[in-house]
Amino acid sequence: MQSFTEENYLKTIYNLASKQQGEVSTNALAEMTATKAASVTDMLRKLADKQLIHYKKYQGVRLTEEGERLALQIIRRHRLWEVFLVQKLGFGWDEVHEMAEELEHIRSEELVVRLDTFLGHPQFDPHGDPIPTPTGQMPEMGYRKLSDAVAGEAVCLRAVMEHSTEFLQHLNHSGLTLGSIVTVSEINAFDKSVLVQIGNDRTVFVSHEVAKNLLVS
Amino acid sequence: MQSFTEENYLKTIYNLASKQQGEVSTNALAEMTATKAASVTDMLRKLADKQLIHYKKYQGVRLTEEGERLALQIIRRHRLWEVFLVQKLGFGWDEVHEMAEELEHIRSEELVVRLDTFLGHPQFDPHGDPIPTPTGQMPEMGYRKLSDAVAGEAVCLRAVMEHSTEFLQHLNHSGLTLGSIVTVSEINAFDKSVLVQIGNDRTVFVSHEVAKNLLVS
DNA sequence: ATAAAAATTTAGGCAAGCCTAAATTTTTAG
DNA sequence: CTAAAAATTTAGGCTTGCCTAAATTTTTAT
Repeated sequence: MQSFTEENYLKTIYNLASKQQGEVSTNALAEMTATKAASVTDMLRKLADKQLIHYKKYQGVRLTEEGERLALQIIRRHRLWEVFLVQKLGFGWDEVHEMAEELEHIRSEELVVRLDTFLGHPQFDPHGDPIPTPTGQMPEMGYRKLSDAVAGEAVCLRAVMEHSTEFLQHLNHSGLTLGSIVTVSEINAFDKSVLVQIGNDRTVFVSHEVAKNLLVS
Repeated sequence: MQSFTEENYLKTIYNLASKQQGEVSTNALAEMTATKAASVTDMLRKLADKQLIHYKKYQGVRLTEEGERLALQIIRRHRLWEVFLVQKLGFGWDEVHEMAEELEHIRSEELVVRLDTFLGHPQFDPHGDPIPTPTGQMPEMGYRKLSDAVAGEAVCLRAVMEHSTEFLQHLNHSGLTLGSIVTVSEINAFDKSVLVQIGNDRTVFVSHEVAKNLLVS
């Protein structure tokens, strides 16, 4: 059985690894867990002892098969709770991250099974992220970033890669919601910002920084 | 802000105090929290420093007004989650205690408000215990113990004072459910066990140990 | 009333997770 | 290629909440 803290490290390693090539660095983990690098090193030694990560000093870290299984279990719980908070309790998608961070650690296999059934076996969380299967498979969606679309393309907004309240409220404000069809009408050659038309309605400005965090298909 | 552990002590002090006269003892707390008396003493000093309890060495402990307010907040959360687990997820009343022990510590005022609304503002948890109001009042029910009923009396089963899986499964087995009307047909003078008829159906044997933990009106 | 028993507290320690400062290794820039 | 910069690890410490053993206080039984 892992501690609350160990679970958070596993989840964070998975999330960082899925956004990059190769091993996850100590510093990246320190930033994500809001701790210092020295603390991360302590924990990595511990997780390596438990065979949950592959770790060589100074060389970064990668989950073992068992570590990945556990990480996906935690991510599954996190995403199911987010669906609950939004669909059943009526929270906004910008309000649920912190609560789900706590709920994901509730220790009961049966609870997850029943919650999943209660929610109707959802495939995606409110941010468009796929929910890992009970057996620990992460569905591969093959989305692209909006920032990689070319002028004239019409794409469907599928997911967001950033879950902060500020970012999501900014999207609310722009009228960008998951499932909308947006057409890229213009790409600024200098700052790579884009103008997109939402459906047949208004056209909004999207900075490159934001477009990089929007997944489309 | 209190730690997970501090919250558990406050809740436990409240629960013990409500079942007895006067101050709560160190030993009683040690038993309930599954720790040793020395550990309890440490925590009592800490809670006293925070003005959450009245504490004089060797003299037991009692919640301050603020301590009671916090305790009732935690108990409210615990009982609302129990309702959720039973009514929405379909767990048995004998399965939910452990999970609610964890869920009660989720830190979000808004979550409690929305959960309460989602559940339809329930008055009682699955064990028949009243749910404290949002403002921190514990409804006074004035129930008696079944063990205090006299022969011939017909009473309604309202609540259980023991939440262990074993106890509740024993009740399931006996067919004793909350809301049933039971008639005391016989009281054994030697061991104080009682025979009760459930509605107009079967008559079951109830030991004094069990009858002491059943609240009726 | 007092000695034994029970309850409680104090003293000193341990593990988990965090920290800072210093040492080490790796990476980068010139 | 090498020196400086950056990243990482080690060393030593802190806090929380727990423990055991010993000391103290309260309660109980004679």
